Amino acid sequence: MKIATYNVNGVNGRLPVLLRWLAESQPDVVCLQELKAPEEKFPEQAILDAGYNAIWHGQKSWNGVAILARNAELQEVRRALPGDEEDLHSRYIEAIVNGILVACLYLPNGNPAPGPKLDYKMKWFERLTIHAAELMEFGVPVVMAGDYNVMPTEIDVYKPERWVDDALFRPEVRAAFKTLVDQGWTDALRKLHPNEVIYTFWDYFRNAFGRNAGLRIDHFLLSPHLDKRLLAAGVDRHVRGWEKSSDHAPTWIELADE
DNA sequence: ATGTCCTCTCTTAGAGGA
Repeated sequence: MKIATYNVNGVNGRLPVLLRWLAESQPDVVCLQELKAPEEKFPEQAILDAGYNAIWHGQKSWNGVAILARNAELQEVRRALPGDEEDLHSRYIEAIVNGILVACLYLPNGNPAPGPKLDYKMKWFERLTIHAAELMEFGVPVVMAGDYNVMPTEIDVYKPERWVDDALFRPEVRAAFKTLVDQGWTDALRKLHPNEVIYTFWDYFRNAFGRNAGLRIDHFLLSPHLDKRLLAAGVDRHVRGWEKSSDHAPTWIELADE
């Protein structure tokens, strides 16, 4: 089973690219982030026509997450991260697909930092960490996939020294990611490619893709059940080079059948 | 500060976010 995560940066503006990639890559499950569309503007029919069932949590202008499944039912579990009723950002959705609990998340960016946006990011991280511990205790296979807006280590940034004050790379943000992973999660791409430079995002500015000035911020965290089933992982880097591409590239894992 | 791209509006230019 192939599971992918893709920050599309506008699901409607990106629809031709998304459909082209779905047809080419044929993932079984897809987590999308940054729909940038309200609930009623999600392109459900086009996704259905491409062969995918979908659930989504939209929001006008910003955020928005969705889970797609090919030839499978999606059983929605929740569409918000627990812990703050006042948080109205659409950044989290969770479903059971093919016996796996799939959590699709879009962690806050946090810039400019320091400031209220970084505070919100850190609080969101704490809520995610609390919820992740509960998911781990359920004993079902879990994958938490999405745009974490964190480069976990120096190898995940083209120029680490330039990013130390940025909300995606500040020490406390990296520490929060490590605290989460240390619950027993597997960073799937890093496990299979321990020393390789892997990026999932290249800024639109200054020809970042052409210069390979990238960041690794889209991640798969696997529960121990799924760690044992992990066969392959990678980034569909070429998609970033397509006309009208997102600033992120689709990232994927392949799991063995049980 | 800037670069680019997306979405929305007090809309065809500018603001906010990333």
